Amino acid sequence: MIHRKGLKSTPLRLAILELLSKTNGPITNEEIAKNLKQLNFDRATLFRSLKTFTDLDLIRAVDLGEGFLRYESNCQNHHHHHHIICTSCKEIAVVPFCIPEKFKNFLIKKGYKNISHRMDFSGICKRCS
Amino acid sequence: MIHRKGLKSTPLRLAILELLSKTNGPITNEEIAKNLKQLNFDRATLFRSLKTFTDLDLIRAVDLGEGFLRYESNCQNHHHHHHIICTSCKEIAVVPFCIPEKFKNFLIKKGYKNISHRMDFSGICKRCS
DNA sequence: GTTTATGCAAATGGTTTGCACTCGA
DNA sequence: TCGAGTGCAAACCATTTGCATAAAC
Repeated sequence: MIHRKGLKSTPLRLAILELLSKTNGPITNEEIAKNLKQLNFDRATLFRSLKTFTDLDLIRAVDLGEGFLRYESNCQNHHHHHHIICTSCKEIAVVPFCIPEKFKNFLIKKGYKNISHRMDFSGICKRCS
Repeated sequence: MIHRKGLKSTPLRLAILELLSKTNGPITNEEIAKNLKQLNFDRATLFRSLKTFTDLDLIRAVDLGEGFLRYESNCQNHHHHHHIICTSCKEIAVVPFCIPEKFKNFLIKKGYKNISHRMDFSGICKRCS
């Protein structure tokens, strides 16, 4: 719920969250705008909403090195995970593994706190090769 | 050597490669420009050179999620590695591990070819915490 | 009635491009 | 000489910001 986070509920915000929750895979600002164009909102507002949601961990920003961010739901059943993107058709799939615990432990021993990581893959998918 | 790759040798290009090879850690376009400002070159040329070198694997582009790329040498003794950046002081350190082989193997079995990966860490370093 | 969200337009910042000129081989 | 490299200025593109208005609570 949006109010839980101290945000006001607006048609656009609800629509963004609903779209993301029913979409599988991270989508771009552009794709969101296209999908919700009937709401006639300004692009700046979309950026602001996505930023707000990201900061509050309602959604997650995904950087696959494309030069722009993608966004995906961060709710209940959508837990931490990583992606692989096909360099040819740009299809994105979830990857079923995460970095080994020992990596993080190593960094903790080195004195790092609040460690987070990013990991993503790219390659040519089965269909494209 | 630059000629090996079919490139012409120019003062700027030589200076960029020399700077990168004697710098430890990935540096930004900006830092390179500042360091070589006595050569009085145009920023577009620097971008072009960095792109050219990256495409030819003479140097490597490093994306640490800062909103811009960094570049580092990719020669002989500088082999594939990953980084951790301190979210406070932005200091960057090399991380002495890479993803497990089985990750790549899994993706190969899924039909992916030419797989590459990116992995980086962030956290608060010892000194900052 | 306040506070927060939005629209609009302009600015930002990293990066790219077109084109004429220059220089390395 | 001739093609590759460069400078300059303008374009690009994702994103951000200032400010006045509008909507949520």
